[in-house]
Amino acid sequence: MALERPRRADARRNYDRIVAAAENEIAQHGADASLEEIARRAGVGSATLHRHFPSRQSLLEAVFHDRVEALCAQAREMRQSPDTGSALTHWLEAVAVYGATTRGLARSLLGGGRESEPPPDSTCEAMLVDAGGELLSLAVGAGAVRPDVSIIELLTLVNAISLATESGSDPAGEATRLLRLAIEGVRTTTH
Amino acid sequence: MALERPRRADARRNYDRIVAAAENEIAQHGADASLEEIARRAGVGSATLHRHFPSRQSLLEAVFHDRVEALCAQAREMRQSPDTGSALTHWLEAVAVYGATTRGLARSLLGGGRESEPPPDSTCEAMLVDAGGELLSLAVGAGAVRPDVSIIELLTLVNAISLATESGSDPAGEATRLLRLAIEGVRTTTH
DNA sequence: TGCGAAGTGGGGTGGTACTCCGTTTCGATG
DNA sequence: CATCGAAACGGAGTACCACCCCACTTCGCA
Repeated sequence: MALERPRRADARRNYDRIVAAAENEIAQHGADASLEEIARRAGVGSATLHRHFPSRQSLLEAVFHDRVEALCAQAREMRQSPDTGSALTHWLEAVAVYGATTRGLARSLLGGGRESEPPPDSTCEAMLVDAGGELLSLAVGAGAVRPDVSIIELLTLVNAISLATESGSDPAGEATRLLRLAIEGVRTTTH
Repeated sequence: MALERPRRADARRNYDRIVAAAENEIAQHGADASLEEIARRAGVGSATLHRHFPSRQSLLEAVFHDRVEALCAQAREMRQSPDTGSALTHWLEAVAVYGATTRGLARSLLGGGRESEPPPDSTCEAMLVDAGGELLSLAVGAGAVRPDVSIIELLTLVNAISLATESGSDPAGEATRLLRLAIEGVRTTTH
């Protein structure tokens, strides 16, 4: 969180252009769209792209930052809800649907999806962990959710579901269905 | 399932070499190991690799066929078990752990993980669907598992979990934990 | 043993990520 | 408003990849 000194105007402009182009390209071709093509569409040299975003992951973070922020805001609102269990599960559903329908988002959140990168520094993931953690502890406090569950686990599960359903015919529907299944449990409730 | 006429001896030999090399390379570098490098290690030209395996997916299928077959055999044995609910969940756990610890397997099963390919023709997935389907219907018949669940959903969930935990520090542990969570459910059982 | 078909692999094409470095542009300063 | 150093740029260069073409080699049947 070191405060960064102001960048030059042209740098800022190019940064924004790249993010905009990336948003388009990723929506069309998924999380591993061509960086070269993104730079081309943004009207900048490939070196400029790589200077602003040293890794693909950092570009993805920039592209999805706003949407993730919106999800976090939604979580903050939901803290008011009297039914903490539903608040948590509805929020998780929202995250799952967002991830399943926004191409590349799930891959971007899942530590890059791939192996490698010692410093993933996933800011987006951290934001969701913070926002969701609060909902979870409320739900656990109210006895609506098993106390031995961590928000990391839940988000991993949600992301896994998004990733798996992203390429299907009805991503939102499949994601919702799978998540509900996981939340309710597979086994019949033993009375 | 058209019966294929016998290939020449050298073709068979190269085929086997490629699969062996791919097994090594995928274990080291994951599901998107370099096909070029695999061909090199196998001592064949890249054209030969592409002739035997027209897509990356088909190579992955060949590499993992035996392991998947083993999982299916295990499912067949477990049909004898008196506790059909446990049989199903234990088998799903086995699949999850296998997928999480064998690099590339989850990606290979998840329709390629990526979009595209009209004819994925995922033989491995079909095998698991058959084998698991029987365990599921037994479990549903015994009332141990919710009747509104399909084996496709369960396997998708398992694969998603494998994929998400594959790159962590303790893939088998994380996969097992997440799967159990999904099977038991997140919410506290409402008495 | 000969010969045709099956199989091979080197080299070509076009794409990618990422870097080097000479050139351009900004913007603070006098 | 002119100057100038630092910041930023971008095209050309490197190294890798998937995939294809086609002249050549090898197999195995008769």
